[in-house]
Amino acid sequence: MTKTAEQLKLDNQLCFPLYAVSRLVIQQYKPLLDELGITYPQYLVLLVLWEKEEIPVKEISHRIFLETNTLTPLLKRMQSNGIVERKRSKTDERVVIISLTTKGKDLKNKANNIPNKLVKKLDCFSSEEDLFALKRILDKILDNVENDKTCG
Amino acid sequence: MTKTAEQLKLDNQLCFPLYAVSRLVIQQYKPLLDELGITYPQYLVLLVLWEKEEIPVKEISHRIFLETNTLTPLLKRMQSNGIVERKRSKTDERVVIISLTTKGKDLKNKANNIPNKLVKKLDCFSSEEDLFALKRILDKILDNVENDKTCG
DNA sequence: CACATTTGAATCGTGTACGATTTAAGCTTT
DNA sequence: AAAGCTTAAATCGTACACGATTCAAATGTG
Repeated sequence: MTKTAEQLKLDNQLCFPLYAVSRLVIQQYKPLLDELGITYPQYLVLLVLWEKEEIPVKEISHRIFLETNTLTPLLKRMQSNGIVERKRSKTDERVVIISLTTKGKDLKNKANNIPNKLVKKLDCFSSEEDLFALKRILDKILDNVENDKTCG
Repeated sequence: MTKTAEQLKLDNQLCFPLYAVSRLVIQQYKPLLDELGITYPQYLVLLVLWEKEEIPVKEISHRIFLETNTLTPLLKRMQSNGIVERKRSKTDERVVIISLTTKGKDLKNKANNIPNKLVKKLDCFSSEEDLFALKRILDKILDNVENDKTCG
C-alpha cells in the first residue's frame, strides 16, 4: 500500500482518537453533572466563574475557546435555570457581564468531588502517568495556539 | 487553597484541553474538507468506507464510536449529496447497508493529500514527537474502552 | 407455533458548535 | 461633529451529539 493510502486508514489518524476520547470523557462527566443540572460546556463556564465571579462574555469566550454565538444561548439557558445573571456593563453598553447567582455559587460545593470521581473513572482506561503526559502535551498545544497566531 | 478547590480550577482540568484541542484540530480540517463538500464526521465515515466499500450502519457506529441516532441523519445527508447509498440487507431486513457511489470512491483521490497537509498545520502547534506520544496514549485509551467494558 | 425478548434503525427533544451576517455602541480620523 | 472603522453580542442556518423512546424484524423459549 502506498504511503498516502496508508495515511488514510482510520487507525492511522490522530484527530480521530482525540475526538473520540474527548467525547468519551465528557460522557463520563454526564451522570455527575446531571446531579447539578448542568451540561459539560456549562460546567466549563462555571469553572471560570468560580475563579472570578463577574466576567464579560468575551472573556469567557477567550478562556474556554467557544465563540459568542455558542455562548449567548448557553448563558441564556443558565440564566433561566437561575445559575447566572446577565447585565450590560455601565461603562460600555456593548459588553454583557455574567455573574453568579447564589445558586451558582452553591453549585461549587456540590462540584467539589467531581474531579476526584473523574480521575477514578479515567483510571479504568489509562494510567495516571499517561494522563499526566496527555495533559502536558495538550496544554502545550493550547499555549502555542494562544501565543503563536501567525500560523493558523 | 484546599486540594479540591485547586482541582476545580480550569487550568487543572484534563478534559478541558482535550475538548478544546479536539475542536481546534477539527477546525484545521475544515477548509480541506470544504473542498470535498463533507464535514469531519462524514470524513470519518468515508475513512471507514474507503477500507471496506459495503458496511452496515451498526458497524460504522462501532468503528467511529457514534450512535445510530447521530449516523442515520448524517448518512441521509451523505446520500442526498450523492456520496453513499443506503439499502436494506436481504438476509436481515433490520440491517441497512451503506455503500460508496462512484462519487464517494472518487473522493478518496481528492483526500489523498489531507493527512500530510494536516500534519503540516499541526506542526505549528506541536512537535512531531509530542503528536506521536499523544496518538499512542489516546489509542491506548480507546483500546481499553473496547476491551474492558466492566468499568464504565 | 405463539409469545417474550433482543436487536438495528429511526424518531424525538434538547443542547451544543460554528461560519456568516447583523446590530448597536464605541473609537478614530479628518 | 460626521463618516468610517472596530468591536461585543446576538441572530440565523446547518450539522452534529446523544439520552430516551419507538418500531419492525429476528431470535429464543416453552
